[in-house]
Amino acid sequence: MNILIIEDDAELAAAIADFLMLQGVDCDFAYSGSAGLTMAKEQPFDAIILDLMLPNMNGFSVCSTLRNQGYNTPVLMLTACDTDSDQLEGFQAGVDDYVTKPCAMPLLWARLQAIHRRNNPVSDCLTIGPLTLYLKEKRAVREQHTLKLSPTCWKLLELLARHSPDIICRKEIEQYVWPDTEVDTGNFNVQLHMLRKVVDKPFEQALIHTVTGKGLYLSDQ
Amino acid sequence: MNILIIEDDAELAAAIADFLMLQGVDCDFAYSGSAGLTMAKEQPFDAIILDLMLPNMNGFSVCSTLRNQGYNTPVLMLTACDTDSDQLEGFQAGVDDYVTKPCAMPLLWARLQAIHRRNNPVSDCLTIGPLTLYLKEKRAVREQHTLKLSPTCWKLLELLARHSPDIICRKEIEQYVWPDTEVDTGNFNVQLHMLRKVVDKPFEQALIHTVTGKGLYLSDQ
DNA sequence: GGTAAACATTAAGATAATATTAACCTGCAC
DNA sequence: GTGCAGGTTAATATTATCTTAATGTTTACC
Repeated sequence: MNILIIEDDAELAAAIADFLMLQGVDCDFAYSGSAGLTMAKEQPFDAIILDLMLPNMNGFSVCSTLRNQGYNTPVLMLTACDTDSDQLEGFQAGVDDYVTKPCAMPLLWARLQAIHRRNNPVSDCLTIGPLTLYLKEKRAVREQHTLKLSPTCWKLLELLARHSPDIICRKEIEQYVWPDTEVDTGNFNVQLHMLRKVVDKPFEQALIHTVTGKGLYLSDQ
Repeated sequence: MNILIIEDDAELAAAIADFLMLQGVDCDFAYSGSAGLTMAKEQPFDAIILDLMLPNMNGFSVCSTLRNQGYNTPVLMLTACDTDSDQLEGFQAGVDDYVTKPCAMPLLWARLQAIHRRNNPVSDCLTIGPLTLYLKEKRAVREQHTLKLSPTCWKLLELLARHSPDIICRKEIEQYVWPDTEVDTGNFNVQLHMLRKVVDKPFEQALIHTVTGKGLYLSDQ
């Protein structure tokens, strides 16, 4: 899980990040509204922690701009402004949760997980046409045949399946499958090829589709 | 939108329902934990408002039971118990939001909408007559056919669609589609032609129109 | 109608993105 | 150690997309 903290109080931002990092969360920072907006658009985050009072552009504007441009990244607004009308304005701008400072770290973390969970509901299996993924067992079945998938291929397939039938861009895939390393394009293509060899090659219909310049998607259409 | 209110205080339940009904929400009621659980499993709701202290079975048990059985209906916990550890227990049980009584109705409604919106993200799209652009997926559909568009063609189409049915001059288009380079007029025409081949050629009616000397527009008129 | 400018169409070459293949590491079970 | 599975690197093939250029057609205007 990687999140973006948009907060001009560097000390607070660091404190939040320290706590979240202990939970295994990657944190990126932006110290102004406009910088945060740019980062949020450039790179996919699992969630954004957003302050209200910010240099350049306030938190409400950041959020509503994102939403108007089609970005649905979950946003948790974290601010000292605690009136009902502030909160209402926040939800109007499209935030997912509104938390007032000061806030205990474990609570912030719980709420962050809650809005993230909404996007990635827990379910035991995913089905895309003739293909079924048993998530807990990390096992995929297509037309009675159990597919033999390496860990990397599994990650790739699971990501594609979770977003099916939407396109996912290569960058997003890279970040999910190789979170710690900068992956070589060639390697990416090799792993993709191996996945196709197992998932598509032995069968009639291809499920993994390429859209050049945009990304990949999984669908039986 | 229809929601289930699990709350043993009939008066409060009615007050909430009165407010929500004004917003066009259908409300069902359960006055005990076990009754609420049964109803939640029988019928799909858009969201559940759940009290903590309930006869038979407390709110945490109701929620965690639902989650364990694979029901992902959004749950908003509404309770007077406001300690951090209560809240944490709530999120542990799988609630989506935790609101403490008393709570202003507009705020409750805003939070209810927020968790509901997460489940039904507005797939932002633009429609021009028979043509629909799914902006996030960078996918265009006309009369059941998904159109195959190169990145450049997509940019062109998106721009035309955003301004539809207004005319955009060529200069403006050039600056948007080729922001970094000075584009050759010939190239411009070629890309435009390719776009037409995909968007208009296979169909009866042309949507992309030229106004000589002025520019281009997209419209089904 | 004739002319010039704007636009449309087509084909071919250049470039960039993706697919494929093979060879080579690395860590782990035996 | 040997063998094997998975992962990576590198080299090459293929395909998609972009650009250039050449030519045909329409439009506006005299």
